[in-house]
Amino acid sequence: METSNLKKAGLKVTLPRMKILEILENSETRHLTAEAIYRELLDSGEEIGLATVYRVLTQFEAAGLVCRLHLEGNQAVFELERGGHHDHIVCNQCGRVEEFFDETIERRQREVAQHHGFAIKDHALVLYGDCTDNACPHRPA
Amino acid sequence: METSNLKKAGLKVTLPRMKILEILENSETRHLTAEAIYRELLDSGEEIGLATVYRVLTQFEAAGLVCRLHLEGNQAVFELERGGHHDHIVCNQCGRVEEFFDETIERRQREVAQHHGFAIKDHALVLYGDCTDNACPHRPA
DNA sequence: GCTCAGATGATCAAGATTCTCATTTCTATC
DNA sequence: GATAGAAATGAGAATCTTGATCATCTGAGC
Repeated sequence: METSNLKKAGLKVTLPRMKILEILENSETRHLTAEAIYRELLDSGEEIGLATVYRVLTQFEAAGLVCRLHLEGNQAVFELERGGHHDHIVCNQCGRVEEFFDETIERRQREVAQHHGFAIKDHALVLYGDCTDNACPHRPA
Repeated sequence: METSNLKKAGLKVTLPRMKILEILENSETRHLTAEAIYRELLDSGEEIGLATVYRVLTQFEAAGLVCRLHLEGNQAVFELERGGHHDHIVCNQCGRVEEFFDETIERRQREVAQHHGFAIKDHALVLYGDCTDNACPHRPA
């Protein structure tokens, strides 16, 4: 199970790390702030400090276990790295986050970067809009 | 000159606002943090507070005179709005910022959003890479 | 020049994240 | 298992960016 991921990343297997990994794995939304993870830990009776949550998430990011996203707002959100790269669409109204991957966009990005003399290493793409999902509490009537 | 922009935006023409606009217009880099603008003001002998810089930049943004960008790092950067929308490429090594616009990417974004049931309103796209510009102090030898 | 709404500056405050350091917990070893 | 050493943790302080407060000042119209 997931302890192997920790070991592979050169991280000692500790209770806080396992609990945080567990929360990331079982979360509905898949995109959690450090604060949200901290609250879930408290709710489940764990005595884990907020500083540890930030520390562990930063280590997980360095180890490639999670991605850190900067959506609008001042808090970063973290998501478990589950294979492929993808970008995000965020609903301005309800905050729901969806993932997508588009090969055309990826390719054009590489081409554009090359044109400008850049060796592209990474990119951040977030679309913002109003979702028309029935679940969105703010959808137009 | 630029005082007309201020008036058009419903903002009183004051010394701090004119000085800040001037710095944005004359800057080499075109992408400045609030802190950087503040330092330039101090260097040129103006007694303008940091709070005013933030306040004025926020007003300029609301008036459409400047754009606020969240690149990597925790400080927002501001750039003068000079007509068209564009996205950015940032050099991981020297921090240089270049602008680009690609209609293919823009179009695919709208299509992808539509597929997911979103009415797209805005987007943030930043490419990160290593620039091969001769001016980049970190370019490979 | 005078008045007053609006703007400014100094300071304080808030929110997110990191740092410090004493204490605790893993892991390897006996 | 017990133990030692290294690494991890927790609590709170610290930092950094940005926004809020409020008394004072300034610009636009008369």
